Amino acid sequence: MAKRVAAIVARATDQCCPSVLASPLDATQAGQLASGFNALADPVRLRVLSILASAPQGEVCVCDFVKPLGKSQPTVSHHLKILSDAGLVHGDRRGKWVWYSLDRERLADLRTALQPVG
Amino acid sequence: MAKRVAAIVARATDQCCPSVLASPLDATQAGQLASGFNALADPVRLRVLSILASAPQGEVCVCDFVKPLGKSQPTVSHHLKILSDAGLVHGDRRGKWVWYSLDRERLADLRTALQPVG
DNA sequence: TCGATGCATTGACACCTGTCAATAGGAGGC
DNA sequence: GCCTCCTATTGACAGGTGTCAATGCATCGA
Repeated sequence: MAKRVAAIVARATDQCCPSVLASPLDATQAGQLASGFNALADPVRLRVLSILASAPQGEVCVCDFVKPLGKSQPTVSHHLKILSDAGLVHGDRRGKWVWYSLDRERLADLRTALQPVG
Repeated sequence: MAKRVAAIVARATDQCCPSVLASPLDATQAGQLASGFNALADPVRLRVLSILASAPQGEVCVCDFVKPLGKSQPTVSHHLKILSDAGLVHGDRRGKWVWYSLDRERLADLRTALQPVG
């Protein structure tokens, strides 16, 4: 719950992402970035992102993750929620299905945070 | 212990880093990348990296992390070990002090893994 | 309305992780 | 040798995390 709020706050306040390499981060900036990288710090979640990135239509419904990932449906749902809270994916309900898509901007933000400066 | 071995294996085998966005990752590739991002998934460790990046000589000794980070010396040592196992920093003992420096190539590898393709 | 389907949530479990106090190890100075 | 300083390791603890079975919720079709 607090995590979810933190994610929203992070998304709202980072006017494009402090860089790790530019100047010493304060605790707040470091916490925001860390929560972003934390979403990437799991093999299942990285595979979710890579599957989304390779999807022809850019969208994948939850049921189509279960078999490729080899995880139970609740576990897949759990990881999708973490990615969603981090702003890396978005879910769109259409009828019985929920289609997830990648937020490439948010991913680029994290990449930028590792960019050399000067 | 297994973590340490995994880190070494990861460093030895990734001939520059599969991309998350290029094609669906298999479990092994995802695991290697995830352990890398896991090292970045902590505010204290991100601040360590940012302090190193901003250090005039590119080196900082352990004792000089303790006060800025506001963590105990064992905790700082713990985080430096995790970063070191991930190949992101290197320690060099000179007399009583151990000087840590940033491995910018390894950091660039992780950044590349988030790079859009095509 | 009822049953079936897809997804999310809950509860429970084992495991991992960040933290510090206490201690050990290593290097230099006396 | 001994003492002091810097760093690493150990032990212990609270809290977090990944996983699945069971359950709840929403939607669609009959």
